[in-house]
Amino acid sequence: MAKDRVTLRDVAREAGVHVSTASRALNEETRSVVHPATTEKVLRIASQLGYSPNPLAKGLRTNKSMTVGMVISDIENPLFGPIIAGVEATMGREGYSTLIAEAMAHDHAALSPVIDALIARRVDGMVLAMATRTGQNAIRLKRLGIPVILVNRTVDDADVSSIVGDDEHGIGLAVDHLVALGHTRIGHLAGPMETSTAAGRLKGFHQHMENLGLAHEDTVVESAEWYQIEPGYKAATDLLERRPDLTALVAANDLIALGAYRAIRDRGMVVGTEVSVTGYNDMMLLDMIDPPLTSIRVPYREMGAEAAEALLEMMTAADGEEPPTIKRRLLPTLSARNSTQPPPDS
Amino acid sequence: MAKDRVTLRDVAREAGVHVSTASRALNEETRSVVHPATTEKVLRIASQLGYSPNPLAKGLRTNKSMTVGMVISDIENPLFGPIIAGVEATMGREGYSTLIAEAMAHDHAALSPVIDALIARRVDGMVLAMATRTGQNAIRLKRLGIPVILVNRTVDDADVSSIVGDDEHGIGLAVDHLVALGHTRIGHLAGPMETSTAAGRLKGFHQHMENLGLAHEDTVVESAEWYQIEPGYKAATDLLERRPDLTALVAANDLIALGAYRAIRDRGMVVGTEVSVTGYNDMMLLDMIDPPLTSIRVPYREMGAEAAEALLEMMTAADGEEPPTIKRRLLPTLSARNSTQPPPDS
DNA sequence: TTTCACAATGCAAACGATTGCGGAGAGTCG
DNA sequence: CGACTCTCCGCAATCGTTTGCATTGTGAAA
Repeated sequence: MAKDRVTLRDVAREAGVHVSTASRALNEETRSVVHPATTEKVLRIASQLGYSPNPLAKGLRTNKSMTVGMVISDIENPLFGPIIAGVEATMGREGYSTLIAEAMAHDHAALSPVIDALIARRVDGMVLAMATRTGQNAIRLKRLGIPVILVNRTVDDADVSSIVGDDEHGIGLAVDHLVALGHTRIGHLAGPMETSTAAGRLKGFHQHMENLGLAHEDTVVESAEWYQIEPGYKAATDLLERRPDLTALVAANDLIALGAYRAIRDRGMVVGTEVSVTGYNDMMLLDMIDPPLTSIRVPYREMGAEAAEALLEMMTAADGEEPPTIKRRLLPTLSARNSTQPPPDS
Repeated sequence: MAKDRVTLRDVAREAGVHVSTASRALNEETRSVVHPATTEKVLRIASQLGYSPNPLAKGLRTNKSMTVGMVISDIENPLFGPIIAGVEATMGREGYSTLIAEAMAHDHAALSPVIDALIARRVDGMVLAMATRTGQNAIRLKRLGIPVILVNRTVDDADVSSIVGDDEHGIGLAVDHLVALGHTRIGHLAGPMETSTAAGRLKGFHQHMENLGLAHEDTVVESAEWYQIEPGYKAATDLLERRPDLTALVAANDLIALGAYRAIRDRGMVVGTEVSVTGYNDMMLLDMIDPPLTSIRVPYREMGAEAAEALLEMMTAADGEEPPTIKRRLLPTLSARNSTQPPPDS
């Protein structure tokens, strides 16, 4: 609670003008109608008094809070740090503030109460970076006339805006890399199918294998129940049990890949030289583990920034009619490390 | 931008009462003065119309934005995820929203512009989780009458509130663990001295070594320039060059410890069996690297929650006089892994 | 019956900005 | 010199709440 802030009225009085004039002088767009000398004076007094407009008053009058909400599924996932940073940075540059909220992953309600809270806050827009149950929430927001953009994960049907990584392309990079090394019998450790990323990566896997003319029966893919080490271990164990002939595993995420490490070792084989593994996300410290995990790097910070740009575009357009639907996919890159090596000659 | 929200006036009209009565009925504290039947009616109509108060109007009138600012030094550091989550969760429970902002680490200005932006937003309080340059910003906020709490890092002199980990205790855990294993010649890879955490850990190291009656000449500590692998590598190289007799290194942070891994290997020695290493923070994936790094686990989520609690207390007290100064240190725990083993018998 | 207290509600002024509208003054043109 | 057009500025309403104060009505006390 600031002591006693200087208000527009103070500035106006000090400058000897009416508050409306002061307002117009301070505002970029209306400045043209006030005399340059007056403007100069008002600006000088304002900065001299340390005036800063009260956003609540402005928001009340203009019906824009200059605030966006950002809801994260599980904020502890290090992947979200860069996304948040990207959003916040470009939003801040445009004068918007970012309200953050965590939608607990274990909350089973389809409609998130934290989104309600954000709506009650009168946010001008919302960016959703949620693991699941994104769809209904997004449509509800759209219906309320609140521009919304999905980041990282998307929904297939409804035409809601989204910025995501190009999962098909990313998986393609992994497959190409393995094929270049000489692999032909490649398996896929998919992610949880309720996430769009898992679906995209699976689709990319099938597609790419087909393009290359490689066997891609359904028996070479096994789905992990969640993007974690333990489920990855289980899926890899099952897959290798069924298809012991595989020489390479493309995992839908780094942690699943690390689970696969354990499964491979359980079978008495060595990761890299005997069975190659690729991850996805290229998280920190991957180069320190043994063997260093080849992974797909996704430009998360840029993803956040792009999402913010898109949301800004939607928000400015929102005044008249339906905001546009913006979709973009960012291209990931390959970080090759020692977990991928030529297959053992058989 | 929501279509046309229902306002208090709508509720009042529908309920057949004056808006002031409706307001009082809706407000917990003033509810006592309005007739129960009226209250019931107003509440019913309100929920039926889907009324939710406009926080901007309320904030304008009451001069409280019900909003707190949170500024992070480098948001990409995975350590901050849990802290943010902790803050946001308990703030949300009390009806506060959390504005997040990143103070770029490379910004050399002593007074952060993002803090200015938050002040302009009229936040009711602020939690600072910054790497450095925290001091001036904190006292500036205090002078402005804005309650502020520091989290994770603190400043030594000024009496500003803070919630931090007990670094002395944490380092003590590491040292005790090593001594129990039989080590006596222990070195310390300190962090950048401009951070309070580095200072606290260094102090803890000296103190503990002294208590145990162990040699602790200054030659056994070397400071890394930053909490990263590369600086850690450099510091460890220098330290081992100077004191090749050391059998264990206590690092001020996990990444520094990982840098030490490389330095140790450069000297042709093996980490764990020949030179033990401990980290600090217990970040993810530490159990997957080779050898798994013994580390000190800090309850970061709880730290965020505690910070929020403290800030809430300060904010409620702020109405009358000086808000209280609250300081707490949370106790870390040890995660013992294979990077620490008995010293080689010499 | 008058008086008073008290409970319940209405009235209106804030809070700090934005903005449509109108008015004063100055300059231009016929 | 009058009419007109600009330019610049002030007036006042408004956004949606909260809240001190005035008002009404009702029952109890005198």
